[in-house]
Amino acid sequence: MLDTNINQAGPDSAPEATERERGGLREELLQTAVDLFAARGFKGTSIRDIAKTLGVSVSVIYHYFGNKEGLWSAILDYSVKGLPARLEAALAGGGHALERFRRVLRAHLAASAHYQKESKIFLIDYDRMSAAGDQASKAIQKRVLDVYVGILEEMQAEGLVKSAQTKILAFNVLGVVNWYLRWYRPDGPLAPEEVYEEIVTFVLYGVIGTPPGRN
Amino acid sequence: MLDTNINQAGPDSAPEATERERGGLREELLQTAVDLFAARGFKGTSIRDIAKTLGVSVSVIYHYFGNKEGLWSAILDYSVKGLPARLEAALAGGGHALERFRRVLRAHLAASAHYQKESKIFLIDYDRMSAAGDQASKAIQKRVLDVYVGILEEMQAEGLVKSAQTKILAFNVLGVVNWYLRWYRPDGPLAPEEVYEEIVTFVLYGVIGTPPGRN
DNA sequence: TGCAGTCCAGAACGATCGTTCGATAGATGT
DNA sequence: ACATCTATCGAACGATCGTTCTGGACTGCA
Repeated sequence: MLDTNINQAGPDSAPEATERERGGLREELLQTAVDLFAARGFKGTSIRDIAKTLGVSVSVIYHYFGNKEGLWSAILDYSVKGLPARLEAALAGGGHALERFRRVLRAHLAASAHYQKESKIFLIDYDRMSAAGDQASKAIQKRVLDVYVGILEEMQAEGLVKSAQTKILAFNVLGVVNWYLRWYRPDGPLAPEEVYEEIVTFVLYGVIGTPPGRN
Repeated sequence: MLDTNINQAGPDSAPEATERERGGLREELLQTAVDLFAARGFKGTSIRDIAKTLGVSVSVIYHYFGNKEGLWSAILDYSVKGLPARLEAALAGGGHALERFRRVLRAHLAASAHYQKESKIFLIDYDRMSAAGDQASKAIQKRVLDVYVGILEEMQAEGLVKSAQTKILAFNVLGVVNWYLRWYRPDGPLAPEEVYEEIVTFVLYGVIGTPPGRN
């Protein structure tokens, strides 16, 4: 057997095309892992499942990511790890409190839609990782919560929010957003913007408790 | 070795106390499994973990539940499988639409608090079970959703709800309730009733979009 | 030409998984 | 007294898990 490493397809395929050149095996691994983790969970997905889906050896995963947790970490790196900064940026811009709250919420919804599977993975498995609980994952959750608690306290100081339990309000907002990425299907009947508007309205009325002004 | 099956504690323990008599091993297994499943997930918990926690052999799990999925099923049997009927009962009572909606929501919150870990297990793993997706679990989710969609459509017909997207509203409600059982800690500073009131208010304002009448 | 570095396959390792099986101690019924 | 049933143990099975290792093909640089 001389050609163990030659692409097995034969004459009709491009003569040289090791996975890497034809699009980056690393990215293919990430995408496949996201799909499988989202469908079966971290523990429910073996690295052999991922490798077999792409028709490659399991070694490539260790080559690119070190181990299985490294793969998980790499997924979070490009997706949810940027969420807190994104929300904090939306918060920092100008405008009155209500306007900024709305902007944060929209940014959150947009990020959840864009990294839907990644966020789902994160939310489902984040408190089951690395035995003692992944520290970084907990920090992400906390920073997101703090953004909401902060803006809600501002709104409360301005009399826009009547409830004193801003933390519970923040949890409720998180519940709506995090549930959204579990039920939303991009091929549904409504345009993404319509869904956003519906959710933003629900949350705004929920926290404010009275119809917001025309803007 | 003559005494392999005698309780190993010796003279200071009650002379006969096979686990079953001293409280029902079956119930102890269920409780232990709930704790571990909630903490590490279904796939992340081995039957040896469960057996070892109680200091018994793995065979007892097969004796009482047939296999690992039977254990999962038994947990759902006494907890979340009764949820749809409970909500439908709350819905069926008298009163106007808003009153019934509030009653359903309260029943849902109470059930989620009472079977907190069981509900958490159900929500996290329900779409990863038995390869093709557990049919019964999906049916539970659907019946709960239908209760909310139904009452919301009633409220919409009465002009209480302005949005036409009752399904999205229902999802939002489910998001709040299902997130509640992830963050709520019974030993927190607030009494359960205060938390309920806070959440009910948030949801009501969210779906109605205007301050509800005094009752 | 040689040599180091990168990329990948395939076999193998020990651990752990869900599950099965025979044995046994005690309770129950005849 | 004997047979049956229930509850439990401990050992074992094959499968699968995450991970490691060896080696080969290729690239880039001296």
